[in-house]
Amino acid sequence: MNLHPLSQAFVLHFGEMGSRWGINRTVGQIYAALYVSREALTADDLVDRLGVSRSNVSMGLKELQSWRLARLEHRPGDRREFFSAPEDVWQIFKTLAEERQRREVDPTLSMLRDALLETAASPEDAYAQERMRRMHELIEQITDWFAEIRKLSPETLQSLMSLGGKVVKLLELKERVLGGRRAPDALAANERDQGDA
Amino acid sequence: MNLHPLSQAFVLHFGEMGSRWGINRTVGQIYAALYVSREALTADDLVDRLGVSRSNVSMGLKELQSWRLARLEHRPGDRREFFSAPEDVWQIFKTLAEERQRREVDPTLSMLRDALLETAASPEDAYAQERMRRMHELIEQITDWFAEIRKLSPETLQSLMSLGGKVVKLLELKERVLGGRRAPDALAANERDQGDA
DNA sequence: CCGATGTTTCAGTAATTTCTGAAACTTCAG
DNA sequence: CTGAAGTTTCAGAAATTACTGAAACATCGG
Repeated sequence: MNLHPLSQAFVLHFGEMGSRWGINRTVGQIYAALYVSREALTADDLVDRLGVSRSNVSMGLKELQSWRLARLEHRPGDRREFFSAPEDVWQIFKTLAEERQRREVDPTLSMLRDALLETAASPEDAYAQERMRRMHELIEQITDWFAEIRKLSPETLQSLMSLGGKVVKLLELKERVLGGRRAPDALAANERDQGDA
Repeated sequence: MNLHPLSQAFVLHFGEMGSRWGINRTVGQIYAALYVSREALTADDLVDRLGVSRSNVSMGLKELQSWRLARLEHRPGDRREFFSAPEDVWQIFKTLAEERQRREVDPTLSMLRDALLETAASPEDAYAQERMRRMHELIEQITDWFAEIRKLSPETLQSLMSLGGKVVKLLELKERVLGGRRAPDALAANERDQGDA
């Protein structure tokens, strides 16, 4: 491994994290190396910096491209392929969320829907189905919401986030101004365990 | 594997998902089996249902307990240990988020902070540091917000979620009512790429 | 078309992770 | 104390996943 010492810890850490996330070590390291590099890098640069084989880098780059976390660029007059990581950290976050949604959440929802269509043949089955229904409901709600959130501009998102838990106040405000036309109990319920944060 | 057919697909699916998430197959299956079971189960029940070795189940249950996703119960007059998954799906979601935060996000933030304290010895290092600063900022913002969100009661959370992207309207409302004391540009910026969803 | 430069594929090997069965340990009733 | 019922540990086997080097493939300038 042949990296500036400051980046080395970062790259190694991402390698470890990769392992934990079902992404392999090398892929994590390649991503990290691209992320901290000012210039786009060639596969050979990565071989040099990470000390892994050329073919391993090639596979890793392919994987990262499928996640849209590495971009291929060409330079005029140079036949080599250069790779870089997207700049905008918010964009990276959104991309990751979208890909995980597509690869993991959607298939899970689909499996759950199939199970819910079956006819329960016993009380045990009925219970299992009820549990699956709850899980389906939760996942669907969270992911729908996330999809909405992802559409917001980074600026809007930021003002929403810096609002933090105070968003509750905003919900109360809404109730007051618009006359509580929807789900008024929700806010009352909140008072119980929220207090005046 | 000796499961009601309706649960079988669910359990197998969770096994697969487990693999992708760095949790092992058996652990995923054990969790799924507990989740859909009306009764708490003994380790031997799980051996029977999943068709894996007793010791494997024992390890898996230990792992799940460390994630607070399986609870140990005792029944009076029975020396065996019974295991069950928490009922409340929201609670499960929060628990998972908390544990991942503790095990993965916190160490990452700490690594980033350390790197940011180093003195950059070259322009490359300075650039790497700047990138790390951005990542640190993003992660911190998201996790702080998440921590706030987790504090809300399920009811409040639900009314917030069913609001979806319309939360933007609420932010606008706030600006109007309170006189736009904070970050008024954020909302204007949003109009550009949001339209009137 | 040729050779130079660069990329991808893939079969075999290495490393890691998961799983098992046997043994050790624990707890309790009699 | 003894043995029955239950649980945990752990060394090695099995399975999976990651990595490599060599060969095949692709693209381009001349």
